[in-house]
Amino acid sequence: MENALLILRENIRESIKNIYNLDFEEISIERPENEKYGDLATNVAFLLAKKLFKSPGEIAMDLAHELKSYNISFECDPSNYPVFSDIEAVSTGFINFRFSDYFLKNQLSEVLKKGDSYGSGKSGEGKVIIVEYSAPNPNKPLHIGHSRNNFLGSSISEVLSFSGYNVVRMNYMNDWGTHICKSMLMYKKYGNGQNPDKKPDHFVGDFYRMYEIEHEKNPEELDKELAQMFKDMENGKKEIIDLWKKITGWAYEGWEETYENENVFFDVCEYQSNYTKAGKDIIDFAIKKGIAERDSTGAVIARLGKYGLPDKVLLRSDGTPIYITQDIQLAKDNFEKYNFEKRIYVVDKRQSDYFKQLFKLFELLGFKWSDRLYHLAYGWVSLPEGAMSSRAGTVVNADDVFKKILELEKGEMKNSLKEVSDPDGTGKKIALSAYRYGMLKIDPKQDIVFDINSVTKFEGNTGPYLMYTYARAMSIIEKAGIGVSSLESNIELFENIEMREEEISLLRFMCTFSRTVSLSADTMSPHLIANFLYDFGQRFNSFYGEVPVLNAEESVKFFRLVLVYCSAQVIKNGLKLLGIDVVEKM
RNA sequence: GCACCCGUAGUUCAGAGGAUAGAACACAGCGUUGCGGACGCUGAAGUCGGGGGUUCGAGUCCCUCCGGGUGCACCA
Repeated sequence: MENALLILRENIRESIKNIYNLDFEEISIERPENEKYGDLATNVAFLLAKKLFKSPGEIAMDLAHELKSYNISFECDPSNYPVFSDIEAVSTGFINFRFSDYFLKNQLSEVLKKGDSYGSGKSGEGKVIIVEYSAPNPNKPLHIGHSRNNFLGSSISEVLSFSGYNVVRMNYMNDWGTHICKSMLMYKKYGNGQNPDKKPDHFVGDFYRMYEIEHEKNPEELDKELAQMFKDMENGKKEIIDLWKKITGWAYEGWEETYENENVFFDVCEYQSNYTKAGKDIIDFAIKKGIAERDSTGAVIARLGKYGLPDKVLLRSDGTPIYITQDIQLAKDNFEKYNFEKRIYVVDKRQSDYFKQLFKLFELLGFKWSDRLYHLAYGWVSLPEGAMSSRAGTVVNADDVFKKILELEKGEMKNSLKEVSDPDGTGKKIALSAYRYGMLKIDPKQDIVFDINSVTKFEGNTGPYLMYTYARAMSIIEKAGIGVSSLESNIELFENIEMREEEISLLRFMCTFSRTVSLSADTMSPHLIANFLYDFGQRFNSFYGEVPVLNAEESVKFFRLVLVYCSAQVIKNGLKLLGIDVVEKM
C-alpha cells in the first residue's frame, strides 16, 4: 500500500510535467469516501485549475488519459502486472484509481510473509518516545477512569512501538503529599494495626473514604492533624515513614492484580517521593531569567498572564516543592537519560491548563525540547446512571467493573464450544476485550458514557464480536485440516481465480490497514484501529455468510483458505494493538 | 468573568477540507438438510445546535450566538 502511494504520486507528478510542462509538488492522494469510486483518488485537477485556467474536469481527463498509458507497475516486480485496473476521470475533477486483482491478491503474500508484524511501519526507528500513563495515587483502588487512562496509554504505546519507536512505558506514582496522609491518618486512628482482610488496595481505600466522611463532621480538627502528619512525614519521622511504606505498599500490591487483568504494564516506575527535594536549581534559574519571582510570602510565582495563561506557583512560601516543581525536574531528567523524541502525558482533559503552563515554562526556560512534549487530553467516563462522585460514593472501581463484565460474558458464552480447554482464561480474555474495546473505540477527546450491558454484547461494535469473528475464521482453517505453514500465496497460484464481490471488498479494505495504523500513531488515536477492525470484521462476516470455503472447488478453496487466514491475521494484529489477545475458540 | 473541550438518526458513536453524511443498538421484516445463526441480508429513521464568512468545494477551517462539560495561585 505504501509503495503503491509512492509510485502513484511519482507518476502523477510525471504526467503533469509531460502534459503541462509544470513542476507540481502538492500531490495529495486520498481514500475516496465512497468506495464505489475506487481505492485511491487525487484532487490535483482542482489545484491545477487556477494555474492553468482550465476546468478541473478537463484537466482530470487529460491526466487520466496520460496515466493510463504508463501501465503503472512495481519496478521491483519482474512480472509487470499493473497496480491499477482502472484509472478514471470524473467530470467534477477527481481522478479515481482502482487496485487491480493482481495487486489485491498480492496483498495476501504480504500478510503471510509478515505475519504478526503485518501493518507495522518504520517511521519511528531509532527514536525514543516516553509514554507516561496511569499515574495513580497509592491511597485507594483504581477506578473506571483509570482504566480508560491505562487502556489509552498502553494501546498508544503498542501502536507507537509497532511504528518502530522505542517506547518507554512510564508510570509516575503520586505517592507523596497530604492525599496519602488521608488514608494513613485514618488507619493510624482506627486501623488497630491490622493487616488487610481483603484486596489490599481496597482495604486502603476504605480508610480513604473514611477520611472523607470524618472530614465532613469535623473539618478543622482533621485538617490540622493531616497537616501535622504530612509535616512529620516531610521531616522523616520514622513511625510515619513506616506507616507510609505500609499503606502505599498495600496499594501497589492490590494494583498488581488490576493491572494484570487489564493487560497493562510498564517499563519504568518513577516515584514522586524521589523528587521531594527536586527542582530548586531550576527555580533559581527561572527567577534569574525573570520568568518567575518571589513574592512577599516567599512563594515563587511564574507570571504567565502575557501568554494568556494563569499565573503558576512553583514553590510554596515555606520553600517546599509542589507537583509542578517535581514535574519539571522529572522531564528534564528524562530528557538527559533518554534523549526522547517525544514525551506523552496521558492525563485527563481537566489538566489541560496545567500542561499548557508546564510546557510554556519549559519553553521560557530555554529547553530546546519543550516542543516535544504532548498532553494527550482525554474525556470523562461516566455511567448511564450518571457521573461519578467520590463525595456521593458513586465512584466505580475498576475491579468491580471487570468482575461485572466477566459475569456478563459468562452468561453470553452459553453457546460456547464444549472443547474449550481453559474456560476461565478464555472468559477473562473475552471480558477484557469487551472492557478495552468498549473504551478504545471512542475518540479520546470524547466523554464516554460507558454502558456495561452494551459493550459486553456479542453483537454490534464490540470486542467480543471481533473475538468471535476471529474464532470463526480460525475454525475454518482447523476444519480444513491443513497446516498453517503450508498456506502460501503467489500470483501463479491465484492468477486465474475469479474473485467474488465479497472477496474483493475484503481485500480492498485489508490494504488500508497499515495506513490506518500509521495514522493512529501520528494522531495517538487508537479508536481509528478499532473502527477499522469493526468495518473489516463486518466485511469478513459478509464473506463468511455468502461465500463457501470448504465446499469450494479445490484451487478456489485454497485461495479462500489463504484469504480467511490472512483476514484472521489482520484482526489479530489489530486487536493486539488495542491490548487484546485473541482466542482460537470461545 | 476569562480559557479550553464537546454538540451528527430515538440512543451510543464514526466521519484524514472533497463526490449521494455512515455504522451499531433499538424498531419492522427476511435468510441455513453450507464452514460456529454469538452470523448475514432488507427496510424505515438526519434542518450535521443556529447564523454569518473563507473556499471550486465546509459536518470538518474562521467569526458569532445558543446549549452541555471542565479548569482558573502555594491540591495532585
